[in-house]
Parts: sequence; C-alpha cells; structure tokens
Amino acid sequence: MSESEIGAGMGRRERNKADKLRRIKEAAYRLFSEKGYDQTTTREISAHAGVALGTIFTYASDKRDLLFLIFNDRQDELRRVSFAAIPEDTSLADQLEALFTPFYYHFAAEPDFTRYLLRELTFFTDGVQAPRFQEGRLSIVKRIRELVEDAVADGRLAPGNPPQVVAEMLFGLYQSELRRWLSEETPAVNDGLHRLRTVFDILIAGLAGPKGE
Amino acid sequence: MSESEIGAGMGRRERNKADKLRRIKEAAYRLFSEKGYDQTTTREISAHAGVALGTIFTYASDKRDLLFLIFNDRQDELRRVSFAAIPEDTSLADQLEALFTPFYYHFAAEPDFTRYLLRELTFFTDGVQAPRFQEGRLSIVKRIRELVEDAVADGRLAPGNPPQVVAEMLFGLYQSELRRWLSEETPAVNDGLHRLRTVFDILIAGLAGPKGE
DNA sequence: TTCAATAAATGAACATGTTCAATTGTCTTT
DNA sequence: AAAGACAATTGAACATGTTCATTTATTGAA
Repeated sequence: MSESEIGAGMGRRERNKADKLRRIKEAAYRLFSEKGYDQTTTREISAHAGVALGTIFTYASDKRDLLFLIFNDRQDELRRVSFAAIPEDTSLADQLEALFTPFYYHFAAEPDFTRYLLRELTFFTDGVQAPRFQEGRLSIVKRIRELVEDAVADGRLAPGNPPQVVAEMLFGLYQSELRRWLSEETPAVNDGLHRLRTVFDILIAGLAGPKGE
Repeated sequence: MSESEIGAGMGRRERNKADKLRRIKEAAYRLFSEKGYDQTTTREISAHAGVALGTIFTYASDKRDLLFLIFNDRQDELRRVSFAAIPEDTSLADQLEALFTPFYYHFAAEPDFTRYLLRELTFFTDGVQAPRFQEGRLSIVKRIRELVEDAVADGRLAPGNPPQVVAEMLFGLYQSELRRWLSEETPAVNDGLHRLRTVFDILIAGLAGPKGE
C-alpha cells in the first residue's frame, strides 16, 4: 500500500486527516467556483468530499473559514513569486507594479472566487485560518515599506513621510482599486494594472505638482 | 384619534405601514447596537417591533437590508451637514477634512453599528435599500471631484490628473483609513481625523517631493 | 495480540434566515 | 352599509449553517 502518496513519515491517522482535508478543499473550491459561495451548501461540500457533514467543521471553524483554507494554500507561493518579481534599480512605481502583477493574474483567473474571498474577509475576521491570512497581508505591507525606505535612502523619494503610513496608503489604494476592478464582469489584467499604475504615479508625483517651477 | 402623528394626508393603511416601519427600524437598531448584528435574530426584532416574523421581510429584503434601512435614514442629513461644512477659499486638504469630519463624529458615536454596516456592505450588495446607499457614496465622490476641479481651476492643484480618478483615490484612502480606525476598540475622532489629514497631505504633496529644488 | 486511551468522524438535533399560502385589514364602488 | 378588490400581515414550513453526544478508528502499552 503506497504509503508515500502524501507524506512518508506519517501514521495512518495523519494520512487520513491529510487526505480528508485535501478532498474537502477540492470540493469546496470546485463548488464555490462553479455555483458561487452563497449557493453552495455545506452538505454539498461534505457529499462531494466524501465525508460527513460534521467533519467539515473539524477542519474549518465555519463556512467562511473554508475560503481561507483554500486561499492560504496558494498565498505563500503567490507571495514568493510576487516578491521575487520585484526588480531592483528602478522606480518605486515599477517595483510596485511588478509586486502586484502576479496577484492580478491570479485573481483574474478566478474572479468569482476572489469576489467571495474579498467580501468575506474585508473587515473583521475570526476563525482558525484567518490569522494566517492576516499575516500575508502584513508581510506585503512590510515589503512595501522596505521598498519605500530603499527609495528614500537613495533619493528616489523625498524623506520625511513615515514609511509605514506610506506603505499602508499604497496598500489601501491597491485594495480600493482591486475592488473596483473586480466589479467588472470579466476583469482584464491589463486594464486593472494600468489603472493601478496611474494611481501610484499620481500618489508619487502628488496632486499639487512641482513646487519649484 | 390624533391622525397627524406621522402624516396628515395618509389613510389608515399608509399610517399603519409607516408606524410598523418605524418600530422595525427602532427595534433593529437597538438590538444591533446592544447585542451586535450576528447575535440579533430576526425573531427578536419582530418581537420587539410587535410584528410577525414575516412582516420584517416585507420591509427589508433580508437581514442585511435592515442595516441600510436604518442608515439610509441618517445618510441624507449626514451628507447635507457634511457638504455644508466645507469651507471655501482654503486648501483642498482643509476642505476634505471638513467634509469627512461629520462622518467621523457620527461613526464614533456608534462604532459597533458602523462596523457591522461596513462589513456587510463592503463589496457587492443587493437588496432593496442598497441602491440608495450606493447613491450616497456616488454623490460624495462627485462632490470630491468638484472640489478637485475647483482646486485645479484656481491653481491650488496641478492640472493633468483626471479629476474622477483623483476623487476616487481620495475616497478610497478615506475608506481604507476608516477601516483601520474602526479596528480600534473605541476609536477617537481626533486620532482618526488627524491620520486622515496626514494621508491627504501626503497625496497632495506627493511622495517624490518638490522637483524644482 | 489484546486492550485501554485517545483522536477523529458522524449525523441527528438545533438555531436562525427566509418563503409563501392562508388570513386579516383597508379601500372603493354601488 | 355591503361587497368585492386589493394590500398587508401572519406564522408554519422550509433551507441551511453549526453543535455535540455518540460511535468508530488508531495508537501505544502490557
């Protein structure tokens, strides 16, 4: 009996758990994508996953938590790719655009799922999986702050503005743009990125325009 | 029988409806504020309002819609006050701060209710009351755009940036700040407004700093 | 291997949002 | 005033998320 399918050093109990979790995530993702979050019942998910209804709630604290469960799997890889895509020795706007590009591609591939994800997590969240999700958000803001600090350090940006606040502004604008973009029926990556770039350029240049002229 | 309590020219049918609606809104607001949105059941609301369970759903399309029903009542007045508070002949930042100040005071007075409101409406919304809510949002963005256009017209802002995009950026930053502010347990108006002002000042001045120096 | 201890899974029962066929109330017409 | 038409109200029935006492499976010790 091939014991190495999922994890080699696992006992039967752990292997069963890992397998059930995988089936639950697959079923939930497929149903959420096909029918929508609201239209999918936990009973359907349990049936497709081949587990009892109650079993769902030993892996997710509630239905909403299933969204995090699914997304958290991809989040690390997505962030790794995103961070790796940031070029050096270029403008902050270029760097930010590169940073967010993988996210736009990822979200454009599954707009429905992303809309449900954003809707359910936008404000206060609790649940087992939510903390990991928040970590992801924090680590993106942190990376942006580093980019801002670097840009200030070598003179591409003016000093004086608190880097943390600036990073949160940039992330806030990204979120706001993302929502607007996802309001379209089939969001096009290029449109979204172009508008995001515009917004970043405006923030960097400022509304007031050059003072010295 | 004092027929003039609510509306003079109303028949019995309309008066009954108006009275029931008022009772439902009062009960829902009180319970949402005291126990929280999730902890309040529609049965409780119907009991406190003195109507049957089903009657709730002839006035609101669903539970979420009750939030709009309550807020829409105040929205018009709040917006009127807010728009009236905008000073002329001053900086855009001053104007924006004045515009948003009434909102911060209003939200600070009922942070719990506001959190539920924001959570439930942040993304896609449907329901009977939702359109009126969206109108409110649009009219604020429109007013901001006018302020931006005025500022560009008399040289306080540089020309060239699309006013609609700029207005949406300012509103997006406001929303993002509002959420951050409401994440605190008891949000203080002054803290929130001060940080909002900082963010607006940074956008106006730009990250890059004066070009001419 | 057998058995006790522990973890995991189960699904009936419950809680609560929502629907809708039946009932009640109001208005208009004669 | 009576009757018919229409509007509003009602709450039992339903749908679905969630809980938890019970059952089943796995593990480690004897």
